[in-house]
Amino acid sequence: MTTSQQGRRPTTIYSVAQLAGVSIATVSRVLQGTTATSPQTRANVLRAVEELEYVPLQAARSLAVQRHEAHGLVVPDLIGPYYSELLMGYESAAAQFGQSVIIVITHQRADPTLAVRELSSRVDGLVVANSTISDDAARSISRRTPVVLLARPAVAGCDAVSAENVENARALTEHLLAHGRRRLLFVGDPDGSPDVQQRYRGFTTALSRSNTSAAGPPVRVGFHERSGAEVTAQVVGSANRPDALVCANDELALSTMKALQRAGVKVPDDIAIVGWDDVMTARYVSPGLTTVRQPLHELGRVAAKRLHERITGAPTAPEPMILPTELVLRASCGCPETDDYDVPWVTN
Amino acid sequence: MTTSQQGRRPTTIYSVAQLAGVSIATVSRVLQGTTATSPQTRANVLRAVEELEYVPLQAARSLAVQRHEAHGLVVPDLIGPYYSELLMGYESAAAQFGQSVIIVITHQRADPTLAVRELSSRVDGLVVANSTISDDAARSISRRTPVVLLARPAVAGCDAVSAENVENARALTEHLLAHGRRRLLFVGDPDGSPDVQQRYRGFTTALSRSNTSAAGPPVRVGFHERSGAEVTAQVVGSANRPDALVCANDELALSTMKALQRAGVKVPDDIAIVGWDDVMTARYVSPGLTTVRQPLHELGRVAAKRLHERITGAPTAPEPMILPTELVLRASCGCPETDDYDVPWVTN
DNA sequence: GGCCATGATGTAAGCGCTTACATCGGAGGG
DNA sequence: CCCTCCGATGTAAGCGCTTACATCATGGCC
Repeated sequence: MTTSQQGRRPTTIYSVAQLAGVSIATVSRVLQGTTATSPQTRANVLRAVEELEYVPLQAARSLAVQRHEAHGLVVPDLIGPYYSELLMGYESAAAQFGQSVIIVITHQRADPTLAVRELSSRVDGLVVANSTISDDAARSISRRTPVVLLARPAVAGCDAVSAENVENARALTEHLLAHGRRRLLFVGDPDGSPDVQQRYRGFTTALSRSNTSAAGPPVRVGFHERSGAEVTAQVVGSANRPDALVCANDELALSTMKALQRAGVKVPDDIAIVGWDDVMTARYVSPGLTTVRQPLHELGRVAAKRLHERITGAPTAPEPMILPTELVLRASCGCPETDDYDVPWVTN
Repeated sequence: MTTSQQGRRPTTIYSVAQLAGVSIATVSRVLQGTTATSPQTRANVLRAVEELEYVPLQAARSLAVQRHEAHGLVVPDLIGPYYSELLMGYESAAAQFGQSVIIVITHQRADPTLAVRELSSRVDGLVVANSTISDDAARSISRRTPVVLLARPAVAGCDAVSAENVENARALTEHLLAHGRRRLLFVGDPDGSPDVQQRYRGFTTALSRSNTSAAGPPVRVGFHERSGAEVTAQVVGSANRPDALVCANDELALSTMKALQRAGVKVPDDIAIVGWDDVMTARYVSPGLTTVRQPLHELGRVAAKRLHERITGAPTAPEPMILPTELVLRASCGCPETDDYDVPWVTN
């Protein structure tokens, strides 16, 4: 098919120009469509491009135009649906803007800050999620490169987008109170991440508004499934046994629920449980897990959009953007069991 | 902190050289560590680098060294844990090789092939997963850029890594036969992806070896959760009702299981169900889902390694690499219910 | 003490593009 | 019919690095 195949990467703009019998400038112009070219020339060039399967070397182009046409995305991990869905939304939006996505996963990295700094030398801007690098590092990088913060508090010089947390935590807690629960316990470490902190804030707000006090201090455990057993041990043995658990995410809620059931505790009769994220398992377990659905796909999309606006200098609302979330009521909170097969956005 | 902040991106190798009182060549040498430099000079340069927070522009470097220091990864989507875990393994290995990873998600792309072609102009090589671009496209790109195929049959000129499928499908099927099941049905479309095709092959092999015939032709439905209802309708109404369902993945198995249970069918007593992937939900539902665990993290890791070997010209085994999988027996196949909290690799 | 090897550093070319500017060949108007 | 102007194309500079090669000082050696 291809005729020439001699040296390594033989197809440069020069080969195309030569084959088409024009100068490299003309080839560039045809490909960029920036300047008018005669139909004849254009056809010749395109034929040569086709023939040689020419694709402009991005590095050379970047250097010339002073732009990378790439967005960075920095996330802690890809465990569970959270960042995966986010990434899908992000990549999809970035693609529409003609931007490639370079991803950095900080979990298990020796030096996340260094990795992000290096990343910044190959992108036009980046989105930095929760629990990856410090505010200081983010601020420092944002002096050179546009930075959008994701699901974390705003920092001077950076844009920010996140999902609503405080209000839905309050609503969720009030829902439990409405079910008659009075000994509520928060499960998760508020100091572990801004998300959890905000959720805890909503939790305490709801309690204080109803003049109720928590059944105890927050149970400070990690986000992972193994925490369930730990929580159960603590809860079951407690003097003032709670009648409702507000867990910082679904993995925590689900593993706790399973461990409790195994210990003979009835959910929701003895203890109600709620979580965050609406993972797949939440609609498969029995009772179904009441949780909060976050617009992850949209969040990624919006982050990409804001970043692009920042980069291109398009007008952007300066204030942080906060996307609304959705309460998903299932049976674990005491609501009647529903038959929902309301699979989120997967259908898109 | 930084003194100069005039034009945009003012810190080039020139500014550093000037501040350190040396030539740009020396700066480069200090940073690359390629040639010996006097301790004095080195110190001066490093101080200037620090002072200016200098990071070499990757595009310029790429152009000069003729290398991008980046790997591409092309996946269909990030729904479910499959590609997410894969990506984590991949990114982690790539990082160890000092490579950035640029991700392209083809699902919902207008022109996946074009996207991959463009990608190839900014990476040193790429890994292409199942169900993304055609073999022809892969072959064409592999003429210029090293390509590693993931979970798909080898193509001339490309390396390939995948997880074992045929044998474990056979083992899984034989396990159901050992439980006394005789009317087995395969759920999933063998023509939809090579994975499913191989699993179906293992399924039929096991049946023919035991002189059993399937309870019907494969139920050709999509991979998603909505298919469960469809499968159930077909299965429940069938004359020769199957007593075991081999589903092409867990989402399919789980949604089918739920729909069946809702229709009053007992699992596994009336119908046994098994799947592939060992998603989180599989160990939360009741009965626990018997499934096949794939070494996703390792798969990503190996793919990155092979690609890197290809790129750097390191010696590589030429034959496709096939990683072993693991049968996870839970109760949905008829085995006694276990209390496994054997969470895969998440702990890493 | 002069010569050469040696190590440190500077000089400049070149990586493959884009694009401002120069050039050139008509078409159109006086 | 000549001049002007404009559209199409070529020329060349420059993007920020790396690196082969030249240069220069120094110390060891005879």
